Amino acid sequence: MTPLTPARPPGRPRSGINDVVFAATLSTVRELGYARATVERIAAAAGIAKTTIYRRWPTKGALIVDCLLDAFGPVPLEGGSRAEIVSSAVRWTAGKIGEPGVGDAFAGVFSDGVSDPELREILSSRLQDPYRLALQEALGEPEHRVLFLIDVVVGTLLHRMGMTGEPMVDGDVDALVEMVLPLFHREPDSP
Amino acid sequence: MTPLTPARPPGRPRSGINDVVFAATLSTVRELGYARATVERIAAAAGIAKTTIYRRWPTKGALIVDCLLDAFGPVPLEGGSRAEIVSSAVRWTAGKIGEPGVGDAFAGVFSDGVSDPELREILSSRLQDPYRLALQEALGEPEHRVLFLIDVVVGTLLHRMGMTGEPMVDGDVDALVEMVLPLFHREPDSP
DNA sequence: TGGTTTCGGAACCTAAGGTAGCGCAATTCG
DNA sequence: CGAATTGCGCTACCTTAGGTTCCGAAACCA
Repeated sequence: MTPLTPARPPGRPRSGINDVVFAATLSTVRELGYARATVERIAAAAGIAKTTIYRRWPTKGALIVDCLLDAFGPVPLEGGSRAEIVSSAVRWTAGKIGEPGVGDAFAGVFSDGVSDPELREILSSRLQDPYRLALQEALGEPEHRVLFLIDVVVGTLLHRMGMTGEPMVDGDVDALVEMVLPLFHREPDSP
Repeated sequence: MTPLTPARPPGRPRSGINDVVFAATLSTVRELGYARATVERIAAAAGIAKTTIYRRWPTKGALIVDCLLDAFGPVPLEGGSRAEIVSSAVRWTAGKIGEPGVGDAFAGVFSDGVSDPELREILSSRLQDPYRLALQEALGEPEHRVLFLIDVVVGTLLHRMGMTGEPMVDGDVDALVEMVLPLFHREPDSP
């Protein structure tokens, strides 16, 4: 029998530094901004060597995406009605992007992806697709309508963050929720 | 009398290469993407020296912003009703961002601004403010509501462009127009 | 003890934004 | 015409940052 999880691969095991690196990444981005948060500075803040980071993540973009995945976690979709699901998802997104360092890191890695197709693929498949699929499932909506919702919500929040350097205030998040709710007022599967 | 426009300052006059540089910028961005459209390559495509570009624009970001201002031109606001004004402005924005090279350059310079406060100031004051003021005037709306509209429209279009590499298709632009129109259905000055 | 993998560290490569200085060209002013 | 002034092309250079290479040492397994 070949065990599904071999007890442990040979060689020195990896030390549990992912959490330390993620924390160091966010705090460095928060203090210095995305561009000045170099891999070398992040490694120094985490107390490890730069080569150790490149042994685990192929590029800076991949590191940021994993850091964002860790910071976001799963989207809460416990609302009863579709309106409640959309509303809570939008507010959750705004809250996460408003957390210190998260919005900067998100906007920065998104920016890098503009002219880097490989990073764009990582962003799309690892970061956007899981949330898109969860929303499609919860709302019973086709892919292109959920993609449109994500474009509107994330695009608006990142544009505000990018132009002002500050997250969107609660009053405008309320307006954003009210604006997107009519997109999903019609029940898609009702007889 | 001191003439308002002195005939000509002493010294060798600047050659009229701005248009050539703008064209070279857009075509280089279109062919290579934003990050690989280096100032050196843009200068080569324009047939001039890199130092000549830096003699006229202090940074690459300032060059891109001027190039975008040239590409966009004034926003058409001839619509009769507020709904027509908003609708035409949104479609005009989507069309411009969809032009070859323009969307890439816009998304790229916006991305750079995320971690560059000076560039963000240039973007805000030179690119966003003129259009914001024209819209405030045409719609009779306060600053924060027009800023919200710009965040939604530009943010959504850039997010689509950044995630897919392609401009938004007409059907989704229609949905974007329908989504933002209710924001301005109430007349602000009616008795 | 030997095999295997990881870590830290230093040196290095490349690309790109941006600068400095020189010689020359074009134009205005006296 | 000549002098001063300004723009252009060119070369070389500086700095930062992403990413790689290589080596010795550490940690784990058999």
